Amino acid sequence: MEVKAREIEIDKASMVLKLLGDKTRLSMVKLLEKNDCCVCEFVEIFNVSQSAISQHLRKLRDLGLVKEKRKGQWIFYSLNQDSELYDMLMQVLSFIPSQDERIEKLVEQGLRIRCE
Amino acid sequence: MEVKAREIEIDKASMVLKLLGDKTRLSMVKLLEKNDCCVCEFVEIFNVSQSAISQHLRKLRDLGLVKEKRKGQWIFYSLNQDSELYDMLMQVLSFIPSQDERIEKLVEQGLRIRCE
DNA sequence: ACAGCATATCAGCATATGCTTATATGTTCA
DNA sequence: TGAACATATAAGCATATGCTGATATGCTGT
Repeated sequence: MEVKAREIEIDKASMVLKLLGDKTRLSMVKLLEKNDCCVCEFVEIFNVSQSAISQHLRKLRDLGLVKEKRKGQWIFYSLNQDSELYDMLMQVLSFIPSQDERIEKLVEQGLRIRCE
Repeated sequence: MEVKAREIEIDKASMVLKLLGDKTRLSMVKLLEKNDCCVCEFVEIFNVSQSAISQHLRKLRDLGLVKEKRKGQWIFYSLNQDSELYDMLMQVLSFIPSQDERIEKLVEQGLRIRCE
């Protein structure tokens, strides 16, 4: 039951795609493509509760797409480059427009992001 | 509000990914990558009702990922190469293992596919 | 026109999903 | 240690999703 290096079992692939099929999560990983982010940043950017963000991140983490690193009080999330899914993720993200304006908008509104 | 040629609005991208996030649909489009298929073939291959297959195909068609062509009694589906989503779809499919054994298995079992 | 097959649609149901609020856990700093 | 903040988890709810069975529509060949 060998699988070519690039290929991913269809069960796992469909799980990844389902996770990325949520607009909030897709934006989150697109943001993570360029910058590590902590939970509170996501909470500011997307207009949902901290709990909702935390649940999204858990799903992404459970599948190995992202990893966390605690820095004192904060937990920073980043893409998991060691994941067998990383190549596929990057390919998908290459089709997604940058979401950086979301951050910039916050800055403009003076709702500057902390966690530094 | 311009978008680079390759890029896809995030709303639309997340819709595509959500559709591909279903194992049955993902297998279906992977099969369509190599061969056009009619509904009854999918019904044989996946162990679900004709109604379920029809509903999957409608979702794929509504988003423009596949197109249909009637040939007499049958309706053959194929990937829609004119879709703005085609490149992304092909990239995703490149990570998915061939599903052709599903067809071969049918042939072996003597449950040969008709529609010719 | 009608029987038979292929496909689409409708209605209803069970489960999955995403969200909120409330609460628990973990960290910092006075 | 305790207050304040960051994050995770639990419980509950509303909506979305995928399936089935029943029925409608469309085509073919007699």
